[in-house]
Amino acid sequence: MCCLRPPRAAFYSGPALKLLLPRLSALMTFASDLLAWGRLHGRRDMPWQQTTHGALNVYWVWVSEVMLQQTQVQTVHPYFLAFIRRFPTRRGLAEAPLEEVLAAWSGLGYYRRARNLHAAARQLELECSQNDWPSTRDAWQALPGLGRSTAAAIVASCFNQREAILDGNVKRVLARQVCAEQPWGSAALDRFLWDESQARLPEQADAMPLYTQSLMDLGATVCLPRRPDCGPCPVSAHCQAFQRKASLEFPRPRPAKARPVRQTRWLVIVQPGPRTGELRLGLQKQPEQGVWAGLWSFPSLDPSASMPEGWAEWERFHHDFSHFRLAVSLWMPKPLLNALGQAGSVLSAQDSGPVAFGCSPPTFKTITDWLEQGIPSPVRQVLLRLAKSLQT
DNA sequence: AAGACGGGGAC
DNA sequence: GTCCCAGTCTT
Repeated sequence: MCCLRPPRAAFYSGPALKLLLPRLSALMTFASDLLAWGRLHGRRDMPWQQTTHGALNVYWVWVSEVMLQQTQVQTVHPYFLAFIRRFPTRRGLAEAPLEEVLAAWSGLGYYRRARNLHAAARQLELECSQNDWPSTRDAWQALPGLGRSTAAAIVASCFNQREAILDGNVKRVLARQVCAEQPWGSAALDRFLWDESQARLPEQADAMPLYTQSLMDLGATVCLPRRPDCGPCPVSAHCQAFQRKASLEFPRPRPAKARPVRQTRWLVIVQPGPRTGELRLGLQKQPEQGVWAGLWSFPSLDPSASMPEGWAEWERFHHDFSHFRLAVSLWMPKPLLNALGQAGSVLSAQDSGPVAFGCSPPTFKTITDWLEQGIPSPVRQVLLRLAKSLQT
């Protein structure tokens, strides 16, 4: 923030100067105003922000940045603590089976992130010497699961690189700053705002960690999607949307699309366990491609097919995805249905009998054991409801 | 350029 | 209940 002084008017005059000069000074004070705010109000108590001898833990920053893709801080927090407890180092993560990484990710969603994180850890163990990390955005961006924004956040935070970020929070902040008219999700908006983000970086590279963190914090705590808190905002003086009293009008939404409903039928199939009173439940591993790839879910049937005698519906619920709604009808053998809620009667639950299963035979485990595996949220919730009914 | 990919929170 | 949120990879 040092050398850019206004050129002398004697040498520059005319309309170009009058347009350019306010723009330059506004961009410069954006960074310094944001930094001043960040020193006072930035988040500093996150576990992945802890430093030793003033240095961030690159492994922690990397894991947290991947978890924070599409996911809020408060959701990530407990997952992060459990994850680094289970996989304290990059080497430990690289050497772990994918199954255990998915289990640690279970419930967090977007499971491709866990697969990519695991693959990237293995790649780094092969390509880097121990405790060595890439320090350029390009090198990070070449790893699976890291795009431009996440790679930039890591090298700006850990290596003082002057690389711009553009995550959802930053897009919203900048779209309001300049009243961007391009709709959300358009390539045109991204092109425009990447340039804005790069142009606003502080001159001093050693300000990059605080600047980057402050920019993300501003979007997460002040420049909120539906309730922007412009009073304490440190950059409202530069904000064109605020000046127009139109903060809520930006960013421009993208046209909505209809969301189809997919029906499915899930089957609760049980076996008596080896020990008396133990009940084991059958789940199938999902294919490696598609929703919940590689995770465990209930055997499913096309809901248009008729169910054999002896089965009954226990409950219906739905689970929303961004691009469709999954409507689930949950069936179980009638003896099991009758046993639910009656203490001590579980022993009478019979084998499920012959049912044709699509791809692979189910695997049987107790509910307690299944809860330790990689299972999506709705499956976890069904298991918890089943366990509760069996206890009463 | 558009779609696939989860789950949690605001309303 | 419904809508909103918003990174990377694939097609």
